[in-house]
Amino acid sequence: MVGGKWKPLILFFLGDGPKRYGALKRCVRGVSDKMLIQQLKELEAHHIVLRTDHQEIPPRVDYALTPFGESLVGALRPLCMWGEANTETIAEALDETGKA
Amino acid sequence: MVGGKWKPLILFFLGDGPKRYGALKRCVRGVSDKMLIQQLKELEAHHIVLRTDHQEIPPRVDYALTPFGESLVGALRPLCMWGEANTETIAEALDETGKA
DNA sequence: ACAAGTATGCACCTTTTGGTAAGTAGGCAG
DNA sequence: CTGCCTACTTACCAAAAGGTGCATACTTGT
Repeated sequence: MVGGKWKPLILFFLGDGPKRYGALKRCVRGVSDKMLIQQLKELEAHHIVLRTDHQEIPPRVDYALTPFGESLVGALRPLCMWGEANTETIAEALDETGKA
Repeated sequence: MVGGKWKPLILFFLGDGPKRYGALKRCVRGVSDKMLIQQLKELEAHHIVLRTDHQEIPPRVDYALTPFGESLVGALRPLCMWGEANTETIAEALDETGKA
């Protein structure tokens, strides 16, 4: 449910508050429209995020975590912290394989 | 580094002690030889597991977590517990998409 | 002699994932 | 009237992940 290249990032940024599509896209650098929407649809289908379409023009859509989603993000946080605490070791490890 | 279908499982089982290849294969049900070895090689290259080949015949090889690997497993544990605590909700969520 | 078990390698193929580029709708500034 | 803004869709393509099956070298049980 949280696999793939973008879902963890999306979840991370939604972790500190609801965001609209454009804002999310600016947070998750490098993501394409297709990927962002695709991942959001999956997260929505899994009841992890809630999509709110304010029937407006120009279009305006908000994405927020559901309670279920928040519990997931909570469970993910230690892993995130581990990543931050080990960026160097991780970079080294990945280098050796990626370049050799 | 922990992505993919099998790495989390392998890490989980190595979490409670070193295991030899065959034992690991029996734990991680459904994994094929190719996948298991492939994933183990990657984990080894990333210094997450330690491979010990006791030059014996018949072949005998042990796999154990390195300290780095153990810290990773620790960071992964909350996610694992989240999974166990929400099996039902997760199953439902996956059903809706998987079958519809 | 033959089957079974050990850890691993290799070729081939399918499925999944990620990425690029274009196009949709309606309103608003020029 | 033109072009740009929003969120989103579509078609197409490349890369990675996963899976199946066969092969290796050597030993032990039958």
